[in-house]
Amino acid sequence: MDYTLSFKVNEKIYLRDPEGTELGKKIVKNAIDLIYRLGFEHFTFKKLAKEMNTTEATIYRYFENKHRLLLYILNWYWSYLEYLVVFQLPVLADSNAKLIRLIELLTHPLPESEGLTDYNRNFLHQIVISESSKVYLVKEVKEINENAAFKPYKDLCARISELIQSHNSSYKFPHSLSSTLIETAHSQLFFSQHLPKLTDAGKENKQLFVENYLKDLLFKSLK
Amino acid sequence: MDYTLSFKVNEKIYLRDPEGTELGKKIVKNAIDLIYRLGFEHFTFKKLAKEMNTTEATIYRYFENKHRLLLYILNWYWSYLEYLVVFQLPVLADSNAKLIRLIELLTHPLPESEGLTDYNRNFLHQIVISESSKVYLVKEVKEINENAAFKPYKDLCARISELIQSHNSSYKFPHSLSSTLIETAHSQLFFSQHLPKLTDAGKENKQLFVENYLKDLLFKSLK
DNA sequence: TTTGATTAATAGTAATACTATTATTAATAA
DNA sequence: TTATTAATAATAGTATTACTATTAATCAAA
Repeated sequence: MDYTLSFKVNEKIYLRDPEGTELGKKIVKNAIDLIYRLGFEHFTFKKLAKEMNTTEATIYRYFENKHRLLLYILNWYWSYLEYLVVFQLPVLADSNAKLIRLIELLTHPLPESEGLTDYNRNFLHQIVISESSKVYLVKEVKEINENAAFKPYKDLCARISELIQSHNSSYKFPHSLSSTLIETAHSQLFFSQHLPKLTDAGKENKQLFVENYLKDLLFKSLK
Repeated sequence: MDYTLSFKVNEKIYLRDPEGTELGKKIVKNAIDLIYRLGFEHFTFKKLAKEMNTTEATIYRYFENKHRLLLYILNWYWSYLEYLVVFQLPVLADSNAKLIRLIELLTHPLPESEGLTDYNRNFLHQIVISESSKVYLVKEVKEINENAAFKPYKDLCARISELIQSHNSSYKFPHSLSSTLIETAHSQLFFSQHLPKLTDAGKENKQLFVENYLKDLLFKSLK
């Protein structure tokens, strides 16, 4: 079977669709590697251009600025996650199993999937953990939001809400609990890696620790 | 009664103690106003200098860079919060009342306190909500942490852990729940203000909504 | 084979982050 | 009082970053 899977990222985020050309895909792929290596603050289009033997101006023809490029990467991630929630979770037996699998998805790099652009999954997950909040924690959040640039995040949140409500229909905060699960997965993974005193994680398997913590948090909230 | 209350912020964060001079205090006060107005990304020492009729170089003699200045402001905030937890909460009747008051403290601007530098409390709280994660979500987190620059956050977290453990001594994740409460207070306040679909907040009183949500989350976790 | 359109590279500018040096003021000693 | 030293602030820079206008090269259609 030969097919490709791709996510339409809102076109207001880019100037030219990076999925549409080889160069575009190369920009995104190299950006993921470089943002992972340098961190978003030290990442520049000049460095990215040098890395892939092209010029700054070339990258500016795809993305208005580095913030938009990060937003593009995260929208790709959120869209993929929603896809997994919609097409992978329904086969599971019950809402318990679905919610447990959801927590696994949030705390681990995206699973491999055939026919999908080969971005580095581990780097992408680390970027989500360390950089994702920087796309909305900005003064321009209102204008960005008006361009529907956070729709994939909101859609994902709405899907998780549905899972939560089908597990316990009387729970009062399904959307807030969804965004809390997502954000807490990131912050607890970051803290357990870099500021472990802010967590109860031990030396070993931090992903497993965060998984167990989130399960406790989620199922107690829904009991 | 005449007294002053001041918090020793770790000296590795600044080059010259801003609490030590009028100019230093003026820098911090004006920085809080300007970071609130412009957001951290658009905030520069040049703009701050212009705002207070001095020069860039003058500010550089107090802080190495704008990141350190933000770190200073947040350490001041965390230290003050810990002070309130240590000296205000113990008078309350039981652990229930203490935890409820804690959530109020997290979701509202700092209360006025005599003898304390008159930074704008509302601006400071908005900075905590929108900018605080930017001080640790950076590549340099390891070196910054080695200078004990996150000690006030860790101390606060440890105090809240104690409250949690005295409420339910068998709870397995007291530190993680503490940092989750702090971070979730910020993210849910931000979302309810700017991306309400990620929450279940209505049009009215967002602070009250976040308060109720956090109470539900906390007390169900500890039941 | 010419024209028009797309794409990329060159060569800039303005703003930002930061620093070395000089000027000014204040404090202390002769 | 005056000279010396120390503390502080301002001037005038530089390197980097973020971004853009213009030119050059390539490709496709007429």
